[in-house]
Amino acid sequence: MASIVEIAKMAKVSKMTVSNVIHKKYEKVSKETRERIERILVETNYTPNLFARNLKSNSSKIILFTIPQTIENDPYKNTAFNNPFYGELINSIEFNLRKSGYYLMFRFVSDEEILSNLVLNWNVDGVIILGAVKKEIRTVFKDINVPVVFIDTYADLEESDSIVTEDEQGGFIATNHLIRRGKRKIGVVVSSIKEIGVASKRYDGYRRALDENNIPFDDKWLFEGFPSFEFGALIAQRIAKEKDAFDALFVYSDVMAIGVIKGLKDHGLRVPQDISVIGFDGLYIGDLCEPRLTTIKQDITAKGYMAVDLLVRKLDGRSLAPEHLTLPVKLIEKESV
Amino acid sequence: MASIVEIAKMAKVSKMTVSNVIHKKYEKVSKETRERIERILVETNYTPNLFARNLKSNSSKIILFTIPQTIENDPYKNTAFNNPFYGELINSIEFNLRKSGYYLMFRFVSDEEILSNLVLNWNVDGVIILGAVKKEIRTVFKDINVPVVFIDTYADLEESDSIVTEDEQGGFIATNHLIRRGKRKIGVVVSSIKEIGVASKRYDGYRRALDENNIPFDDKWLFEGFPSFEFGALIAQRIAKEKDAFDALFVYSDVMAIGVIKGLKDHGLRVPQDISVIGFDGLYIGDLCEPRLTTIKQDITAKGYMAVDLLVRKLDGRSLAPEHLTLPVKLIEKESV
DNA sequence: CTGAAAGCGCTTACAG
DNA sequence: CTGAAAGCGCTTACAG
Repeated sequence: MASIVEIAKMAKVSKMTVSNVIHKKYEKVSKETRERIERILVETNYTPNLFARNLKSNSSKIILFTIPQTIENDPYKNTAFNNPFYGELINSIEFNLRKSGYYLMFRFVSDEEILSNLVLNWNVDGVIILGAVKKEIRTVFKDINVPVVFIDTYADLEESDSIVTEDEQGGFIATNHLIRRGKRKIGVVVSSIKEIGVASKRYDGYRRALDENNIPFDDKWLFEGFPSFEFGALIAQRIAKEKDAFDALFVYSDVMAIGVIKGLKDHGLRVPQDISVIGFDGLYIGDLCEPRLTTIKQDITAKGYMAVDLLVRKLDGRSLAPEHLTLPVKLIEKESV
Repeated sequence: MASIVEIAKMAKVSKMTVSNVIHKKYEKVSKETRERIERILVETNYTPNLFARNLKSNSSKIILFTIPQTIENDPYKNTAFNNPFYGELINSIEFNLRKSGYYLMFRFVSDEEILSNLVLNWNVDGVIILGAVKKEIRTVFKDINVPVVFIDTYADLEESDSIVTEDEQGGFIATNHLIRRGKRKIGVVVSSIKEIGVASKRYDGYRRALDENNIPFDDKWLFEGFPSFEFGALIAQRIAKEKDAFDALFVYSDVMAIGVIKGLKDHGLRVPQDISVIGFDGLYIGDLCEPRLTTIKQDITAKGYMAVDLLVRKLDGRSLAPEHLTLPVKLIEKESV
C-alpha cells in the first residue's frame, strides 16, 4: 500500500503536490505534473489512509447506528434482527449512508454503557438511535455533542432531529376499525407503556378511540410485555381462557400480533370469527400467517432513509433548527378482522 | 474532549507517563503519579482517539462484515435483511465482535466494487464475507491481505478460513425424507446453481438422494430463480399448472419455501395432501405459515459466532493453518410433508 | 505552480 | 521511575 510520500518520491514532487492532485485542486498543479501523478496513483492503486486523514480533519465519515437493548450474555438470546422491522431499517440506512459517502458502524448498546465514549473514540460524525426511552437518553446518551437522529423516540428531544410514525393516530385508526366492525370488547397487547414511547403512543390512540366511541375501558383489557412472537403467543393463552371477555385485540406490532394469532388458534379460537386481531407495522410476514394479518402499515424504508437524510443535511451544514418528522400510517385490510 | 497532552499538563508529567498509566504498564510509574493520573483520567472522562492510536499501531479493531449483492438503485429493492437468516447472522456477529473488543462496520458490496479499497481505507483488521461465488472472489476480493472468513462460500478458499453448513447432506436428508414418505415425483426449487455454492450443493444432495433411490431425474423438475418469497410464489404458480407432475418439492430456503406454499394454496392445492414441501434453514417464520414448514435446520447463530471466533483466533496470532468448518444440519418435522 | 514545516493524538524505542 | 524525540499518513496555512 503506497503512501503519499512514496507516490511523491516516484513522481519526484512533494507530498503536498500529490495531496493537491488527490483533492482535485487542479488550479494549484500544472497539467503535466498532474497527469504524471494521476498515472502513478492509478498504477499503485493508491487508497488514502482514512485514519490519518480523519485524525487531521477531525471527522470520520463514520455514522454510528445503535439500538439500546438489554443485552443478554447469550448470543441465542439477542434476536433483535430476527424481526424484519429492524432488518428493513438497516437495509435502508446502509443504502443511504453508502450513497452519501458515509460508513456504517453498528452496535447494540446496553442500559449501562455510555454511548458517548464510543462517539468520542471513533469521532463519529453522527449517530442514529432507534427506540430510546427517557431514562436512556439521560444516562446512556448524555453529553453526546454530535448530530443525533432519534428514530421512534419520544421525550426530551428539542435539540435533536427525530423521526417517528403517527403512532397515536395509528392506534386510533386500528381501534376505530375494530369498533366499526362491531367490536366492543377490545383488548390491547403492548410492550411496556410505563415510559413515553412508541408503545404508549399507540396505546393512547387506542384509548382515544374507545373514548370517542363511548366504550368504557376495562383494566383487564391491557396486556403488557416483551414485544416478541413468543410473548404474543403466551398472552394469547391467557386471553383464550377468558375468551368471552374479548371480541377483538389491538396488538402493538406485527410480530407480536402473529404470535397472538398463533396462540389463539392453538387454544381453539378462530380468527377472526371468534376474535379479531389487528397489528401494527405492515411487515411482509403478516401475509404468511393464516388468516393474513390486518394491520397499520408504516413505511420503514422511508424511515431509515430519511434518518440518514436528516443527518447528512446537518453534516453538510445545510440544516438549521432541529426537525421532527412524523411519517403517516395506513390501514391495510387483510383477513384477521 | 481531553487529549493525552492535556492530561499530562494537568498532572504535570510527560504524555509518555500518561500513556503508560492508560496501558497499565504500572511497573514504569510510581504509585503516587499513577494514582494522580488515574484520578484525572476519570474526572475528565478521557477516551482515547482511536484514529491516532490506530494510525500508529497500524491496526483498527474494525471488522468489516460484508454481503456481496446486486445493488439496486432503490432502497425499497434492497431487502436482504428482511430475511431473518441475515438478521440472525448479524445479531450473532455483532454480539461476538463486541464481546471480543472489535467494532463492526457493515456494508453491502456490489459486483463491481473492489472491496480491497475499503479494507485499505480503513485498515480493517479482518473481513467476514457472506455467500460469495467464484467470480466475485476473483474480482471483488482480489488482493485482500487481511484475515478473511468466508461464510457459505465454496470455491478457491485454500488460504482462507471458511464456514459452511452441511448443504449437500441437508439436500440429501430433505429429499430422502420425502422419498421415505412415498414421494417419487420430487421437484427442486433453488436459486442459481450455475456456479458452485450453497444452492448447487443442496441441489447435489437432492440429486444424490434420487440416485440412491433409483429415481431418474427429470429436467422439468428443476426450477431456478431468485431466492425470495415472491419468486417462490411465482414458481408455485407454474407448478400448480402441472400439478400431476409433482407430489413433493424440495425448496432451497425457508423464505422461498413459504412463498411456494403460499402460491400453491392460492392455486387451490393442499399442502401436504396434494403436494409436500420441505425447506431449508429452520427459521422461526416457518412456524407462522400453515401448514408449519418441515425443514432442514441449521444453526445460524453458531455460524456467525464461530466466524468471529475464527477471525479473532487469527488476529490473536493463535491460528495456524486455515480452517474449514462444516456445521451440521437436522431434519425438523412439522406439517408440510 | 511548487515545497518546507507544523500538527492531528497517539505509541514506541531510547536515554537518563 | 521519568522524559525528549521520532514517527504513523495525512492536511493545511504559509512562503517563495
